[in-house]
Amino acid sequence: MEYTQQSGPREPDVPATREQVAEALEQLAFLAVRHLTNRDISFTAASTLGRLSREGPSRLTALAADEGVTQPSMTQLIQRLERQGLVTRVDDPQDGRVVLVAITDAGRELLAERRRGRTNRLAELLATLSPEDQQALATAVHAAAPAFQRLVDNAARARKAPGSTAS
Amino acid sequence: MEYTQQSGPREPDVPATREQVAEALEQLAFLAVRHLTNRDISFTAASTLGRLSREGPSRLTALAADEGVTQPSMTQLIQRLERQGLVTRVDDPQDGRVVLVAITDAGRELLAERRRGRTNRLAELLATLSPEDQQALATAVHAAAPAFQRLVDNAARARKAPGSTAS
DNA sequence: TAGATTTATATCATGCCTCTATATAGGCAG
DNA sequence: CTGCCTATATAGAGGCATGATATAAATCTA
Repeated sequence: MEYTQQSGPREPDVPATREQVAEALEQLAFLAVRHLTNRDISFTAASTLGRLSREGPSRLTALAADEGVTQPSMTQLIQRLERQGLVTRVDDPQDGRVVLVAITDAGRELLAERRRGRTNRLAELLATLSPEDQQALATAVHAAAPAFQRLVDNAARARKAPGSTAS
Repeated sequence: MEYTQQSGPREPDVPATREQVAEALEQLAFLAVRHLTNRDISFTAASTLGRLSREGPSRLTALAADEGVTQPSMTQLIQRLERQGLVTRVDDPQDGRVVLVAITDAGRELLAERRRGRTNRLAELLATLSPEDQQALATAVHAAAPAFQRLVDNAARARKAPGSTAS
């Protein structure tokens, strides 16, 4: 497929323009949202549970800030999660105002279950591809993994210190 | 190329396990929702607008089926979109029951704007990577593009004819 | 120490988005 | 005309987010 690179390096193996990368990542994102999403709990709920699982008991406001939602939203979310038995709330003896939120065993089990579900759906999807295509995808993922991991880390970091063109 | 599914291939160049591919897609979904999402309209709303843009005026029930939501949900969504001036509703002269939904110019502009926003944010994100990492991502995207496209197509098709392990 | 301020969380009202159950209305077959 | 099927709308409920505001504990300050 032809494509012009504007004053680009004349190397014949130039792989993809930034727009193509953006396009591919968008499609990938669409696929992920459309076919890999569980309907049981919301994205923020799952992300919060994952954070509590990784980082231990946390304050409501800290969770809200980390998840990028308002404090009232997090209060409501935690109330729902508590009702579902996925988290518990413990008063902080040091500070009477704060409430520490912790994930329960049921919460961890839900996370594991969701993970299994996604992996299974993905496996089904991959199974529809030819072995050559599967191989190509696996190779690409393997090659891109370190760079992609850094991209994700940078994205998380950019969230804490907002930059120039935040929408 | 021979390729055994389980009972692990002993080849030294095995590129990525299915778990690694799943992991990468999960992280990507997270990245996409967290950093590439506009807050203006919902995912279903944007997807519906995109469909109307690509495929022209459609019936409510067809939209609902394609987007995987119930008909009442789509009715409400279209009502909201109409209130925002992003779609119009036209009665079908052939069949007094049906309503044809069409995207407006404002709707198309919103889609374009959202796309610009995502591409810009993604470009900012990519710019945080080293040239080597950018190259690695671009190469991987280029290599995986055809296989990935087929994966996306199969996923869309699988939605219409639900298979065995639907969650 | 008393009063003001800040901090952590909760509550309220509102709107989006989805669901299930049901209603309305047009098309069609007998 | 009667009855059924189809396309859309409405009602009621709950999840999920918001901004505005209330409450209570901690902390600063005069």
